[in-house]
Amino acid sequence: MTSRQNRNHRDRADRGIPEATVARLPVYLRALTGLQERGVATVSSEELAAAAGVNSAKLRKDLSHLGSYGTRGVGYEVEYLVYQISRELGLTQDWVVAIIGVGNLGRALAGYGGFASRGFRVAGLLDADEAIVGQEISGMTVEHTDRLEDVIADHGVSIAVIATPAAAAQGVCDRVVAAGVTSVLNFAPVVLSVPDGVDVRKVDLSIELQILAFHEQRKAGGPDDYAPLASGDAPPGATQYVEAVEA
Amino acid sequence: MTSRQNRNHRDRADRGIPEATVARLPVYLRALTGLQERGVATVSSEELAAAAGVNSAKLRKDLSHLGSYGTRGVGYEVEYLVYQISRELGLTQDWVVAIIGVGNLGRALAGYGGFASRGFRVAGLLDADEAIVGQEISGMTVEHTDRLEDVIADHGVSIAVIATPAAAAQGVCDRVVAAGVTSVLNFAPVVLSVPDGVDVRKVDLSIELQILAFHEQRKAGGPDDYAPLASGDAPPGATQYVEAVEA
DNA sequence: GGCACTTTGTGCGCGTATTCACAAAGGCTT
DNA sequence: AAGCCTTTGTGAATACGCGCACAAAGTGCC
Repeated sequence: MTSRQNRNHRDRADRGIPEATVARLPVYLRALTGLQERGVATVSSEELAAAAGVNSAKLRKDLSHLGSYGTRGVGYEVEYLVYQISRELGLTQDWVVAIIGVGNLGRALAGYGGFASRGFRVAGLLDADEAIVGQEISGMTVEHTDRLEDVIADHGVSIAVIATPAAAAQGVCDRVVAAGVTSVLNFAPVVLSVPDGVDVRKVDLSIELQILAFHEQRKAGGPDDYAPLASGDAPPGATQYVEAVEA
Repeated sequence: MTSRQNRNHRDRADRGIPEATVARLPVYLRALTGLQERGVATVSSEELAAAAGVNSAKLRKDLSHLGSYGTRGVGYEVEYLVYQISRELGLTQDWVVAIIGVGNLGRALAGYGGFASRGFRVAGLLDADEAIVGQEISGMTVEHTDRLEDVIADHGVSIAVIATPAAAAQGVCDRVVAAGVTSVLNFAPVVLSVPDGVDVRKVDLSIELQILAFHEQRKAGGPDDYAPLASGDAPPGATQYVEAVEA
């Protein structure tokens, strides 16, 4: 089985940065650029941690993985830190992105400013729907997915963003991987199966809502409110799933 | 400090389900409904785990938190499991959602089928832009954010989806929280500060791309490629990787 | 130059998550 | 009914992440 949605990237004992830290670096970076725009030159771990919504010890430990870029008694130089984090994340180079699937979501992604501002260049919009192909969106012309391999090769696409319907996602994924892409950002509500060496990150709107609903249910009725599975609780399929008792 | 983006919900030693498990339940649920549609009646932990992209032992342990709903030697009854997970997640009741910010992303969210299909009803679309207010989107008329409190009260909104520009997000968040909403799904690229008891989940497209870029860089150049901060490596001072301004 | 103050970097303990591996449990065949 | 085969549920070991608390290091005042 080749599916590895959640690969641990730190198998090697090299100077690997913990995955949890990597996930927070972009948050720090955003907070730092905000400070930079306001002309702040140095910042303490306490201040930056507050801006990023994390514990200050965690922030310091995270930054320590990049090397020692702070000055005791003073704090961190904002500009320097911005540079170091950008470099670590690979944002000092440009990344070429293709968006496959130009429905509502794909359109929103194509117009999303947060991409371009961080060194991500959208080099292609592709869709299988003839009615959409040829449309001009955010200054780009939508191409047919038949040309997927060409677009990837011609522009040197290294990251594919999949925003197709669920049914088409795995097929598209297989094709982009075959074309050499090793990083995929998946918005389709399916678990993609990819070979080793390919990274998939998933963004799933509906899952986030379901997690919120779980906690909301907890809050609403208290820990014991759990619709106690009364008789009117109509389980699916007529089968009475009553007396769900747990240890 | 009130910011608690990452609250641990299991402070109480009650029958709490681990957060990591909660986050996976929606994935299992999706895989199960897929099986259900294909007429599969029972499924083993091995099969379901493969479909969900996780380890089978983890799946079994996750499900064990809901109680013991499997049959040794056979597996799990799909329909039964769908019901139990749905109930646990609170999907057997309807959740009323309001979307604030009807730009590209808000529009995509309004039209996203994955909401309605899981018991999430979008009861309001709101925007501060007069040019957008009044537009009909996905069968709903966009209202002005001035009416935010009214919409929340009138429809009994319990989950707010914030899809505004970054600068407006905290203000909107404060208002929905003041109006009684305790669950927020945030798409704006800012860290929201909320009082205790309010849950915030964040979806950030640009962060996901940055994480991919980090790993892509690793793969591309090997572990030692790190542009070793050579002389031409633009030390802080000549800032060019700045700009920002998202959403 | 010395001293008091600030802030970083990190050792350590704790709780959580993941995975293995196996005994217990149920079904099916003969 | 007995025995074999499959699959669950979970104890135990390991890995990981978090946050406290403090020593080390640097600044700036006097």
